Amino acid sequence: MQIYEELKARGLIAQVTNEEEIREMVNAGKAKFYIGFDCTADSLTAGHFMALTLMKRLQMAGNQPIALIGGGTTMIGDPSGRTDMRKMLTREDIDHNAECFRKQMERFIEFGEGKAIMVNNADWLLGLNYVELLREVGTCFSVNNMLRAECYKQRMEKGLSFFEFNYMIMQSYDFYYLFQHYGCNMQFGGDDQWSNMLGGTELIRRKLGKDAHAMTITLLTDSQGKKMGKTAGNAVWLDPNKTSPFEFYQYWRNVADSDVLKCIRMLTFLPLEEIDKMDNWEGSQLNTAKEILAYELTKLVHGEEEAEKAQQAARDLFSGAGNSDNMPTVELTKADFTDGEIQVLDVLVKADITKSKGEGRRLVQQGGISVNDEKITDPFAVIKKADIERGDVIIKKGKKVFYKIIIK
RNA sequence: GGGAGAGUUCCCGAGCGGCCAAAGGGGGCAGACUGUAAAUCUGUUGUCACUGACUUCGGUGGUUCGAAUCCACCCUCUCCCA
Repeated sequence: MQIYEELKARGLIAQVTNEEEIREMVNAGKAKFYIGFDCTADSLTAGHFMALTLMKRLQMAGNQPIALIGGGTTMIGDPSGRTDMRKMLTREDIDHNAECFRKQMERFIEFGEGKAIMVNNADWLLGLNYVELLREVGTCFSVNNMLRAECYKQRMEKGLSFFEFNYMIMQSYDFYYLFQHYGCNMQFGGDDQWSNMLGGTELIRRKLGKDAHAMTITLLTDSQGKKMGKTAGNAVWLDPNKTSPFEFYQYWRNVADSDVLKCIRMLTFLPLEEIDKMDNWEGSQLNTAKEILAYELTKLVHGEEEAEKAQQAARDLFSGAGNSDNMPTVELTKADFTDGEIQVLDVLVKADITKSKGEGRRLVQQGGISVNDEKITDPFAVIKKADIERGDVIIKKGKKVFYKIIIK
């Protein structure tokens, strides 16, 4: 099976400008494609991860990826599909974030001579002159068309400033620039980027009379249609300091039944034949599939060793075995204790398990907190320092959140 | 530039000068049930020294014994006209 067919079979392809031409190009390893990443945070997220895997798949098939870091476009912020404007970031923040992105990508994609290229659109966008830009590309954009774009729909109700409206032009300019300076002939991106991407192919055609292609990746959504890779509004980060490998593993371990196979197919590098065999798994058998998914993804992002650890920790915890070696830990200092004791509520807050003591108190009252598998009923319960020093004091919140307490 | 309207807790959204830490829904968290799933039911969802106190309703002042609610100015946004 060739790469284009494989991408299709995995359900990764959402929209393409010209299927025949793209298929041919990609299968022949002749595509030089770019994907843009706006650096709105200091770590990539699970959402970006799919784009990275796509780059890798295409690279393995002989195509050349260009990772574009959006140091320039982030100064504006993409309004696509959003109901409100993004927070404006400072130049320093953006540079810092761009650097973080670069490091994370390098772990995953091979850069270097004849391999993937990394560019930053700050290099050409920030020096643009307003009037010159308008004269150069302004005539190629129809406001009428732009306003019709799907990505602004939500904003037509709440309002869209001219500032953000320009994002599409910036992104189009990127493609135009890369086409000329790097011979980039294709752009990939999330399905929400479709209109921005078409802006680029249109610009190239009008200015240069040449064809460039665009292809979007199906957004990974759960069975309720929500974007995956988020928990309670927080992103699942690729940075182990922001989302620990264990949490990362657990996120995927807990996906809904109806989403497991889709995730395996789209995100892992397991051979399709193997995945097809899982297709008729049902009921609790799917738990195995979830374990595979979680393990594979953790391995890709954090390495085999971390994946093993996370898997082991999860198994130990949920099968009831007492091994706590790989469990997330909370460090207390001696100063946290009075008379050799500390209140459970204080531990919860210090460990960030609960946001406030009030929340902790409620949890205790509702029977949601256990220390060493014994349900706490008294909000004023204490833990003895000596017990912690002996090791193996484990606090459990609900069924899935475990922390081992240690003293530094 | 002229006119009309809006800003309430994580989100949407109700809110009579005291009975408002503020209805209802969504989301979150916990309990029951389960398979670390979904669905369902129950509880909970500002902070703390938790029968009490304190801080919250765009901002700053003001009126009042008392303000989310009334007044003034400011900021932001939406709609209509230009």
